[in-house]
Amino acid sequence: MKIKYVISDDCIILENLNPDDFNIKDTFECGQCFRWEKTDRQDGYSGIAHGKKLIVQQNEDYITLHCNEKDFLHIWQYYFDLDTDYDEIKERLRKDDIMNKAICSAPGIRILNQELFETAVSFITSSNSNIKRITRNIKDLCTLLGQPIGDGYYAFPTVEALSNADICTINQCRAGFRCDYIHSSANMIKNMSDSFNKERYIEMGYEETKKELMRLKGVGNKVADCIILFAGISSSAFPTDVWVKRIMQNLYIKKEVTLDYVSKYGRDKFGDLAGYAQQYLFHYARNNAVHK
DNA sequence: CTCCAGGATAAAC
DNA sequence: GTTTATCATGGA
Repeated sequence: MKIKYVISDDCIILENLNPDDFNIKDTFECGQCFRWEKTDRQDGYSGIAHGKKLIVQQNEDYITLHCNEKDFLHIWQYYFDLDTDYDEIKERLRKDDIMNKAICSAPGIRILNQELFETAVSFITSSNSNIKRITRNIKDLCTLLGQPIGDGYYAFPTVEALSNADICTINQCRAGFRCDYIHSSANMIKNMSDSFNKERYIEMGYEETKKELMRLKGVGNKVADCIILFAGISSSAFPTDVWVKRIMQNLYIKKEVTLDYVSKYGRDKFGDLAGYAQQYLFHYARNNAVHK
């Protein structure tokens, strides 16, 4: 389905779009991003990307983006993955009964195309943590070292800001041992100069990109897959954490296996749609109390 | 009090 | 190459 938009006063309206096509709550709260929070008004979220604040509201059959057309075309259209046909993706994934149920639990999830550096730092911060705490750590990091953009909002810190920062300052985001990872990775990325680049990684493909990302401090198998998927480098990544491992073991593999096994299994089974499948399964597992 | 959280790392085997 | 203890913090 092609998403239509119209320009209104100070906003863009995504028309004929119900929550089964794009559910902002499920999209913002499924653990792929950490910079969106509910506004005081109902069904609204505010968030920051590319140094811009945006307010999004969802109604029965349309979504309102409070931005001008220029920012919509340059930033948000790509950010919200609006040119990707999710009907086709879901159709292709519904082939088995398990995926069908997983998709039905959150059909309106979209995978955001987030900024590369922010995604890398965010998922370095995620290791052995939980979504609520990661969100708090990232918010504190932005307040400490990000550019203020008005109304108490802050842009995500630049590579320079994080690499030049004193480790004591970074520690104030309370991410614990991960603060050292953030600092060293920011330094490594600064030294990589232009080669830490999304377009280059898209060109390089999954395997090579993953190898390179895993040289960063705090980036192992799972975090690398998250960066590749959630920064929009490749949808063939299948980030495998404890939740995905549990649900894959219970519903598909039917025995206890290793994380590496599940990761490869998912990539083989779902191919270029592995990343989408993973998100539906992750949401399904977390909301249906999949036992260990 | 202990256990665990969208894991990664270095050290030991 | 494959296991294991450790890492900082906060919530249950």
